[in-house]
Amino acid sequence: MPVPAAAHAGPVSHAIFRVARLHRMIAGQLLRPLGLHLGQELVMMHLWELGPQRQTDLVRLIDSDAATMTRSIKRLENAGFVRRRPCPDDKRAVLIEPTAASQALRREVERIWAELEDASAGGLTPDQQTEALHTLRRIEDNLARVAARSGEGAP
Amino acid sequence: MPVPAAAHAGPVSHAIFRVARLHRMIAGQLLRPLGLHLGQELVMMHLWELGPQRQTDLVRLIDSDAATMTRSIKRLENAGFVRRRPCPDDKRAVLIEPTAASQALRREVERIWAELEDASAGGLTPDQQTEALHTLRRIEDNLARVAARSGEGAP
DNA sequence: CACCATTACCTGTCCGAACAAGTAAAGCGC
DNA sequence: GCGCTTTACTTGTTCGGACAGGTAATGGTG
Repeated sequence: MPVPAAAHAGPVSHAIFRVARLHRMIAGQLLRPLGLHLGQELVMMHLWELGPQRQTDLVRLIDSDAATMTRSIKRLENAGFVRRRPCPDDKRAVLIEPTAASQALRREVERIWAELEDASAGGLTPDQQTEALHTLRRIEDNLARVAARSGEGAP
Repeated sequence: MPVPAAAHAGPVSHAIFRVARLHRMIAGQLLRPLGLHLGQELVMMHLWELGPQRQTDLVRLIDSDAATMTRSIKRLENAGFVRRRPCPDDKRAVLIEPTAASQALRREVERIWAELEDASAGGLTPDQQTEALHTLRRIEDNLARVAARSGEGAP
C-alpha cells in the first residue's frame, strides 16, 4: 500500500478521502442487489418516512442538487419505486410519492444501513464510537464553516 | 438543517457521508481556479514526485480505476499538463510524464492541499488532530476489512 | 392591473467512478 | 515455437454531482 505525498501534505484530509471512498464503495456494493444506486436510498427513505414530497423538499432534505434530483427521480420512476403527481396548489411543483411496490425495499434498505454502520463502526468499542462521532462532528463543523465562508463572496 | 432517519439508523455512517461530501465540495472549489478537476491533482502530484509513470502504476498509487485513469489522463493531456510516450520495454504500456508547463501548478496544488487540510483540521487542537487521525484510521481499517471480505467471493 | 424578481423544474454539458467487454502485447508452460 | 493466461490499455454505458442556461408558474410591489 503506497503512502503518497498526500499523506505527508495533509494527513487528516487524506484520511477523510480514503475513508470516504471505502464507505462509498461498500454502500454501492450493498445497494446494488436491490436495484438502487448510491444516493437513491436516501431519497426513498425520506419518502417512506415523510410521505409525498416536492422535489425541492427532497433537495433540501438531502442537501443535493436540483438537476441531480430531477434525473434521480426519473430513474426511480422508471424502476417503479416512485410516482410523480402534479402538486395541487403549485402548478410549478411535482409531488413525488413512493409506490406500494417500493415498500418491499424499505426493510432491505434499513438492513443495509445497519450493515453499513456495522462496517464503519462495528469494530469500535462504544467509547471509540462516541469519540468517532465527536471527531467527525468537529471536522464537519470546520468544513461547513469554510464552505459557508467561500459561498459568501458578493451576496 | 434536517436530521433525517439516516442519523438515527447509522450515526457514524451518516457523519462519514456528510464529512465526505463537504470535503469533496471544498476540494473541488479550491481546485477549479487551477483548471484541475477532483482527483486530477492526485495524478499530477504523483507524477511531479515520482516522475514518468505507466498508467497502471498511477492506478495502483491512487487506487483508482484503469478506465477512469485512461480518460483522466486524456483530459490532462488536452489541458497540456501531461504528455504520453510509449514505454520502451513494454509495447502495451504508456508512460505519462508531467509537462514543463505543469510545473507552475505544483506550488498551487500544494497550497490548496494545505488549505484543504486547514479547512478539515485547522480548527482542531493538536490533541484533537491526533485523535481524529486515530479515529479515521480505525474506521478505515474496519471498512477495508469488510471490503476485502466482500471482494473474496470465489477466488 | 402590470412589472419583475423568485421559485420549481428541466435540459445540456462535463467530470469522476464503476462495470463490462474488447484488443493487443507479454509471459509462461510445454 | 504454440497455446494459454495475464497484463495494459481502450471504449461504451450508466450513475451521481456540479454548473450553466432555459421555461413556466408564483408572489410581491408599484
